[in-house]
Amino acid sequence: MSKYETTLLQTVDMRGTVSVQELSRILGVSDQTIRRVSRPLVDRGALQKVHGALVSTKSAADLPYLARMNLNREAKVAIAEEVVKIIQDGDSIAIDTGSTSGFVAQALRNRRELTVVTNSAYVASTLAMIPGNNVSMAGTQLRDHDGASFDRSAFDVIERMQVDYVLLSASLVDARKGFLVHEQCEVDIASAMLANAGRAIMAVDHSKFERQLRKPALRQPTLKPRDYLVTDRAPPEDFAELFADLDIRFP
Amino acid sequence: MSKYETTLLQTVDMRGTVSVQELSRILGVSDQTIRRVSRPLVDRGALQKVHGALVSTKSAADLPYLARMNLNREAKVAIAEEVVKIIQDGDSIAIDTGSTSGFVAQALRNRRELTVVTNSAYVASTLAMIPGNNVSMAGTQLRDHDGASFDRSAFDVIERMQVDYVLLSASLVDARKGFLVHEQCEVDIASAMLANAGRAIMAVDHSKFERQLRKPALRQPTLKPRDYLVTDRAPPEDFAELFADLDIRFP
DNA sequence: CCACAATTCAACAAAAATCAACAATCCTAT
DNA sequence: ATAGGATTGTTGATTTTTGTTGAATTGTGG
Repeated sequence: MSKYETTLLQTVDMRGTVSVQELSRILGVSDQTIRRVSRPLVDRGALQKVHGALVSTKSAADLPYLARMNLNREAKVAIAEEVVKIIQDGDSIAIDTGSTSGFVAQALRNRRELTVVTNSAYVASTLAMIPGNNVSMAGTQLRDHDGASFDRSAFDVIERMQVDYVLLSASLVDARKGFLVHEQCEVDIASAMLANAGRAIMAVDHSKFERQLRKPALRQPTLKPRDYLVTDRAPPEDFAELFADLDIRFP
Repeated sequence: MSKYETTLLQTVDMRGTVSVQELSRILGVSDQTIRRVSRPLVDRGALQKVHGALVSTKSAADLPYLARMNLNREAKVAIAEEVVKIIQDGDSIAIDTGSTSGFVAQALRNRRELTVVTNSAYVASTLAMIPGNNVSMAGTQLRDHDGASFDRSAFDVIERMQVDYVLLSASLVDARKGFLVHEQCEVDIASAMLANAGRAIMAVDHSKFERQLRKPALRQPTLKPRDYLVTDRAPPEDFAELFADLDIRFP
């Protein structure tokens, strides 16, 4: 393991995409060295390489939000459009944070008169722009890479609302343990939203089925029968039991 | 995957429709390259192409707030860049709502470790994406065309913060009456921000000097001596007295 | 409908980035 | 101190990307 590896990974992951030249300037070495050092990283999938630059592929959990929105873009767009089919004009919905939620917000611009409560500033600002919507931003202090809030006031707002649907997401799905995320605060927000919502819509793209657990992960609260699961590909066989009661939809 | 892909998608999605020429200027490459890079994106449906420009698949351009951001665009971008020169890494700033504020938020992405409080969900989400920033969203219920909040909790948050600068805007400027806006709630937020800030930065483009009062307009609180006024052209003669004490900047 | 301007496309030339091989340098264990 | 191994910078051939040119196409205003 090279002595530059950590700095390299940090820099690329932080910015999403950095040119080889700039990296060589930052690390004070030749560009050839950058290529050499990055090759093993690319091989083991920690980085992605394009002509002239390195692009982060790191576990989506800690990518800048905008970079994450470009990972699996097509899948997420497809899922978002499927989710929107469930929602009707005039419905109310709670939306959690996560890149898939961002795409759902985009797609929901085709619906009118929505009542929305969310702890994601991105979702809030996207949907508040639509004339006729009623959007509440839950929370004050924003997390510094995705603009989501998990503070006390977020719960106060969520607990005051009663909504038809809640849109949830997960960092990965395990056949035995269910839907998992990395942070306790995300579970807490999901619980609060679920407690005040009619049916839940869990949106996960297929990459979440294959991903391995590397960090310790926490369970999302269990879904009720007839809640929706929206995904872009049929999940593997061994998830059948976990999803038995859910209304599964895909494009 | 090209290294320009992410920026291209972001820019087009953000603005709804961008001309090939402008994209080439933004990315610093020839227009032929824009066409080349965008072709695969168009093929896979991430973008749409028309003669002379690229259009986002999820059209956003017709939304009121974003439409307003495209009015006098160059002037507002220039002003935003001038404002950013005043702000240093690590500073704290309160930002009100308004289209110019949106551009300042964009431009502030070059600053690090900012502490920000704002009642605009758009500004909040833009700046919260930057790793290292500390952003507070003031308010819960969002106004339905620009995503700004003016409710009680907004004031609570603003009044708790003490910041170096406050960025304010105005709908029009009158030589005798000063800086004017249309809604009382906007004045109230501005007052609250001013009360807890060091120096104020008033950002207005030149069109605000010429505009006539059509609706009854309300006065923004008066600025202190040595507060900044940032604008894109020297204001007409008759404003001299009004601006006498201000530190006037333009590009 | 025609002429004029703007945009696009294809093809080629120029520039930039990559790779492999080799020489210089650094580190470390004896 | 020094040999062996690893790391780094340099060079030149190769590949990829980019800019430019001119012809074809599309849009526009009489």
